[in-house]
Amino acid sequence: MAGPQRTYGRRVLLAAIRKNNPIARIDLAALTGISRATVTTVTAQLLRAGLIGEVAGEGDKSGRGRPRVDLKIDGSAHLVAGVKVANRSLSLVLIDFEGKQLAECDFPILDQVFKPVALAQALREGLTTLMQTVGKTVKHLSGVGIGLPGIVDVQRGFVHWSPSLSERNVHLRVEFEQVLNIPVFLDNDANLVAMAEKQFGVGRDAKDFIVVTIESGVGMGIVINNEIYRGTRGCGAEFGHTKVQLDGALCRCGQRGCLEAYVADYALLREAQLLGESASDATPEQKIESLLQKVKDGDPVAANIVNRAGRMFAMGLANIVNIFDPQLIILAGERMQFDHLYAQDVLESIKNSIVQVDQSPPEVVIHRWDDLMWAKGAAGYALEGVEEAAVVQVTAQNA
Amino acid sequence: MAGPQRTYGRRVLLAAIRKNNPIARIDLAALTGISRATVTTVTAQLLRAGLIGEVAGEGDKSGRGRPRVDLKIDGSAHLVAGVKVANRSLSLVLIDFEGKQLAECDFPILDQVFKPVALAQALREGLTTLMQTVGKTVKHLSGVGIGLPGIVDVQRGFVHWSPSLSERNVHLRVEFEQVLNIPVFLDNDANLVAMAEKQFGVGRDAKDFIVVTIESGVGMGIVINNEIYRGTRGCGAEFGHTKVQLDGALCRCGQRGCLEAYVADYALLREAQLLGESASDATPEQKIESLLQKVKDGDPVAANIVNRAGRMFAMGLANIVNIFDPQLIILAGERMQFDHLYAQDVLESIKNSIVQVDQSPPEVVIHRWDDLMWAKGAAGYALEGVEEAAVVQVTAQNA
DNA sequence: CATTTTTAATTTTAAAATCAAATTAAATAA
DNA sequence: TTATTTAATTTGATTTTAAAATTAAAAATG
Repeated sequence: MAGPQRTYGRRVLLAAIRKNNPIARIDLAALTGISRATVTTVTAQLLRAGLIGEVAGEGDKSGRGRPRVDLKIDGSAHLVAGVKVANRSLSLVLIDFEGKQLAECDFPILDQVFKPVALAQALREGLTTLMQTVGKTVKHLSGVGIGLPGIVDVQRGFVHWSPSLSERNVHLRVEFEQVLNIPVFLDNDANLVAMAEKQFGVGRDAKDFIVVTIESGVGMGIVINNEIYRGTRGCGAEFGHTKVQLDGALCRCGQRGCLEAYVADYALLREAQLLGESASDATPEQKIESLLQKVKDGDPVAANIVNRAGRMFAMGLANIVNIFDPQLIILAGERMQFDHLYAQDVLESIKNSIVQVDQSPPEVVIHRWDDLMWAKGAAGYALEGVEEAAVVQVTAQNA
Repeated sequence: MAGPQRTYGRRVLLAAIRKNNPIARIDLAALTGISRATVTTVTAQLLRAGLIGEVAGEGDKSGRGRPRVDLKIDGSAHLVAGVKVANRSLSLVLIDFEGKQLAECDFPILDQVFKPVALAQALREGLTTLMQTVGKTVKHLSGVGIGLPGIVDVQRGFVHWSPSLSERNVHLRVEFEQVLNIPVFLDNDANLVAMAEKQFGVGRDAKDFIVVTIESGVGMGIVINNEIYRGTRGCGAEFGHTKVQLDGALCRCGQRGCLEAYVADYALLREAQLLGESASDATPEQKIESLLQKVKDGDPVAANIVNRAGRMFAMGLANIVNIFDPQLIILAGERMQFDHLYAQDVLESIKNSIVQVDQSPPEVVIHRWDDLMWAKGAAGYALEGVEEAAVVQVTAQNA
């Protein structure tokens, strides 16, 4: 077996190029501590393999001397797709080896619960359509990342349970790979946003950070040491079900006092009913809107409802800070519906609940994104796997 | 510069021997994926350097064939000391390279707040006494680990602030090394218990786990991927100041609703006052004892006080589980005073507050230890540093 | 008891990875 | 044009690693 040291240089250098894309050889040497000689040798192999390319007359232009030649990831080296399996739709995205988005599409799905083979079939159709938009086929993909809700054993590609599947304990990766004939990378969807932020978003420069997402539930992703932290049972960090009140409000999980039971849409609406907010023909979104409007209009009861949600959210977030002490917290979400939780005074009040030290509190960044972020995260996850396979291949070729 | 790959084999093999102490070469090869040839070469170097030794006729005795020769860490290779700087005392422990405890001692200290140089001086005296018990001197130490309360930048050996120091922002490692003339490894004391559990305790076989300690405050240590997770600001995981109640009980940190404000001794006593528990000549320990006795005697108010503490503790712990999903939680402590928090029904109630999945909840282990555990953790921390230095030295010698 | 078999460890031999130093390449400055 | 500067490559080891062959040490066998 080739130990990790066999691929060490190639792995490190390719990663460094990706991270600092583009970068000259001499800077790579300085950055990684690998000698310039080795950088030349290894980058030559990566060039030959088509994973990277040279950027012509760019570079520092600092003055005299031989000008540095920047190296960059060659996007055309691989195509990678990402899929988010959601309740009512499949969203797909296609990226190149550089991470650039090439295509996207979205399918409504009829069945909410699939047999594994049927889901694989639906995926195959979706991917085919996706690839058609760039005039290619599924065969041209080097990998697909697939995120789905539930409890996923990422290592084994095994799904203990998923609301999207009619069966439990499925070796889903194997099933998918048999139908798709390309490498499949499965993950729990809770980790996709963290992956997207790590690779394409605000988390690119942070080694440790936390992403909190508010959709209908409250989710969390943890990145420690540049890696997604998955916990032991692989069901993702359940920030939404941390308890903020002993024997508190009833949550849809059946327990009491969950953060979600105070900040989710259904939680707000439950209380808003007391305001006579029960026009049953309105959608939940409209009802929330109406509630927030009342706050703006100065309704004290509405304000009370919304304020408590904000304070509970701040408290939950402060707990995360007290436990993790991360350098960065990303509040990510696509809807504007939870703006009240991201309000300045809510964020301010976090500071009053974290342990005070001389140093500044963690940076809190609000990052709004389109609904493709999930799929991009899945693609990014697959990209990591494809890159690893490429490095191993280059090693084998030069041996 | 020697890249990390230079020391890779030696580092991995020495670590594998330590972890599986003792182990035969062929098992090392299987375990690490390094070839048997390399294992022979590297272990020969480690043997020559005196870091490991061969165990004679031990081993598998499985039957025929050349019998395997077990390798084990040679304890006599290095001596390492650990010190815990506490409020009223310095506790010291001496371990060998195998981690075996050779000596211990404990000094009361007069000043609670030291000038850096004075603390170094006190340390020197303590270490001298410690070494005398085994007929050696401080010179024979290969390193000292020192844990002290406060905010420590472990990388730089820099103390932002410590209750034990009269000055802020001290390069304490440098100060200590000047006085002691041996390598010094500084850490925040909150991490010492985690380190002790990882190296000598219940956490030896777990890659990710969490240690909760209850002393007068509530502390936490986090181990992820076999490493202590320190957060960005290095003040340790502040589990005791996670909030369990919005605008709740006043904590000595000045904030409201901290877990500590419900479970610490002062929190219980604050409420116990209502029971006429104000015999001012009793020590806090005695008062707590009296309170717990009342619970046993069936006093409903006392039971109410203690029960709430237990439920709050369970809630805080469940939050940790919901966020981290660790495989193991170690409840560590030396005093019996907090037995009510470790009671079976408290631990049971954790299960009712964590997200239910098919898989079993994390194992919760109660680990009681003597008061030297802190110092042993410090020593273990230094041992890691000493081992690393030894590996680098062996690499240099064989170059 | 000598021989064979089995398993562990080492030696041999070769290949792969890496680096320091020397060299070459490509630009500007004088 | 020549010197200078900086980047990249080539050269010539050194080091790390592993596959295959060999040696070592035991039990099993006849």
